[in-house]
Amino acid sequence: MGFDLLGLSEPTLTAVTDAGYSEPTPIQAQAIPQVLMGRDVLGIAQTGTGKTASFTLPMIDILAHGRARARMPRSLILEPTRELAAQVAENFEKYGKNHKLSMALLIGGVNFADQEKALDRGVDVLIATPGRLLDHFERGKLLLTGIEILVVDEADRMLDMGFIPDVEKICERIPRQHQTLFFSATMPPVIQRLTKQFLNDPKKIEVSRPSSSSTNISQHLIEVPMVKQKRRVLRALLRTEDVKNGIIFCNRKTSVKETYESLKRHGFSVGQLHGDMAQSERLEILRQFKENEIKLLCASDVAARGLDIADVSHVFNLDVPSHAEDYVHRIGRTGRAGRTGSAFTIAAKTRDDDKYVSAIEKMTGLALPRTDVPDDKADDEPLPGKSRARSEKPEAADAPSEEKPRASRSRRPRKDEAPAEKAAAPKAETKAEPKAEPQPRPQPQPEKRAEKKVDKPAPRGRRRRDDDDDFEPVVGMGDHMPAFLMTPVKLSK
DNA sequence: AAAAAAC
Repeated sequence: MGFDLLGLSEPTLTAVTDAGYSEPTPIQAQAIPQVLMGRDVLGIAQTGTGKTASFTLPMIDILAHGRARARMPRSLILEPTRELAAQVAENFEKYGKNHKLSMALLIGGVNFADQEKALDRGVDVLIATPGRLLDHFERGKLLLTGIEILVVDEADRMLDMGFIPDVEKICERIPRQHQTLFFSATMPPVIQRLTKQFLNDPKKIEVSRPSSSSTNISQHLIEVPMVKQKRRVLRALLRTEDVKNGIIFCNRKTSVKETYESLKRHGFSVGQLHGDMAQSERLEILRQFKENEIKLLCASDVAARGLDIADVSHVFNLDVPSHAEDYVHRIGRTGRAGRTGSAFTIAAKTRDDDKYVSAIEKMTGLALPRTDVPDDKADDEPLPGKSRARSEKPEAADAPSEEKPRASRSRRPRKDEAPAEKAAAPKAETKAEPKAEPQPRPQPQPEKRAEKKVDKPAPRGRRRRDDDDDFEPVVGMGDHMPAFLMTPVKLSK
């Protein structure tokens, strides 16, 4: 069955063909005719199912008739994150190229003036995150009385992020006679209530989750004794796996920053993405990643859901996600559009990681296959400070505080095993041969660094737990480091 | 406990 049987117009079909698609996905095949008929739709579907095109395509045809008036957009699409909103806007541009639809993107972090200007000109398609939309609304820059089609996308994520009151507020301000398209991956009670309240006899369309935790993503779990060994293991994976491009997920923004810095120091082609960055930066990094100007993206969960980058070969969880569902969303960034992908989760032997891994296995219903740490010759190159760190720092000194002896998981009784290096580079025989290295070799570190490190007192007491063995917390103080400056400082407020 | 989102 082709797109041509769904009732879309010629110019829209041409744009679809030009984009390289010939067959609709199940949700597109089911939703598009319903939307064209003017019916409300309740779509239970995740990203990666072709959900976005299932509403953008028919919307383009519906909006092709009629014209927009100043400050009265004709359709509104609500998205939970700015990146998703921008992505939907791209979708409209791609498929609407043969139409003359005007569009505005209302998201936070960008200045109001341009957005207001666009609103004043009148827009057919308004794509927004709830906060910024309400902001404009309350300033009187925007009327919702002309809305013909409302799309609430990723409703369950809106719920997670506390946007439901905002969504309700917006829905209440939209006139009765409009069409609503409502999408959610799951249907918790609050969302069900919303659908009853705001949808009018909707056509319910449910498609199974794309490929997420199934066949075309090969999943692996690597267990290391200590948190601080994770980065080294990550580097080993990056060098031995055939990583075309990959996303590295951390649980905290600070860990994203540190991991990004660390990878950059080691010569990897990497960018970072998290909510503390300026919006312009966020979009720019995403663009670079999509266009393959950078190979790796170190990200918070802002990138976990919905981001549609067609061809991501690897996902690495440097932190085990603390919500099991996030695991599915994260690894769902790879193996998209029928491609294969690999997902590696690096877990430490800590109470938290153990707990999170169990939760993931319980949810997916299968044990994550344990994999050994790959042999990584590159990291055996003499890096300044490395040997010193090895011989003088007994691993116990840096172990996170909860790393005190206790029964480890019955699966792997490995308490007697020697620590860091053993774990980071063992088992040469398990990996047949290291594959081609996609990443540049780390550059030899500048002499300066070595000198600096020599006289630096070993950090006392607790360090930040995700430090790795090459982490340099302070630079630029010369050789005389007052001891108090070495005490740990909490970076986040 | 964190992340995201409004100035």
